[in-house]
Amino acid sequence: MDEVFKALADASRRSLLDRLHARNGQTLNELCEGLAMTRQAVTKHLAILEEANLVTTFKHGREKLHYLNPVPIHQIGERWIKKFERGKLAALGELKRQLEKRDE
Amino acid sequence: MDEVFKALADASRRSLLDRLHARNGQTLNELCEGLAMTRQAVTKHLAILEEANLVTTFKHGREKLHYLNPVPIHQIGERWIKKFERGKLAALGELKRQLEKRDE
DNA sequence: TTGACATGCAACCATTTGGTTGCCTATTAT
DNA sequence: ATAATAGGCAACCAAATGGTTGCATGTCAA
Repeated sequence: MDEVFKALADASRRSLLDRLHARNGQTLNELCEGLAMTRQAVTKHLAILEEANLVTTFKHGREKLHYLNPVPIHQIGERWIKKFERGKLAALGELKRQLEKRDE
Repeated sequence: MDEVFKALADASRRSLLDRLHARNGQTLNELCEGLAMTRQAVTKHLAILEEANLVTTFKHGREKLHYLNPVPIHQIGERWIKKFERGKLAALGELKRQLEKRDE
């Protein structure tokens, strides 16, 4: 779980996921196109995404194809975000109450 | 948005949010209790959470009270996680197809 | 078979991060 | 008034991060 959060903490990596979400199964070179980064930097980002299981790769000849794995993102939603969804209104209420108290 | 992801990338900070989720409005010292960290380290983490608007604070005498702001977490769910929810099944299908192709 | 192409590996670098220690300030309680 | 309590500030440090360059390897096409 920690690896997933860490992987998602970088805007470049999130944009790589966006690109794969737009078109799945891209090669490394395709994913590099238009990015202000060297291929090696992208490789490192993809390795981190792969480590976090957000991306799975397959070798096809000399190409490496990258596929999005949506499961960890889904789990963050289920196991983490939803926990804070419960009690959200209560928390907002307490916040509002404190803001009003401040103005007394 | 980037600040929120970055803030959530650290396990200590997520556990601070957990603690506030369990009991809202705690002081700095309360939040420090039982943590294997100096008070100053916790202060820094809370500053990052505050910067990302995940926590809002109020001064009450010499104490600083910390309140959870659930809005940014909710937004990550709405604006980010849900985007990948759409197309999740398609992505899983492609993944499965590639895994099977590999065994040919 | 040889050159071009796709990717991998490793060393290196600057900056950021997560933590520390030491000291200062402000508020409360005795 | 003064001591104890709650928190703030700043300098410092080691390790992690995000990036680079240079070179090596594996695969495809002419």
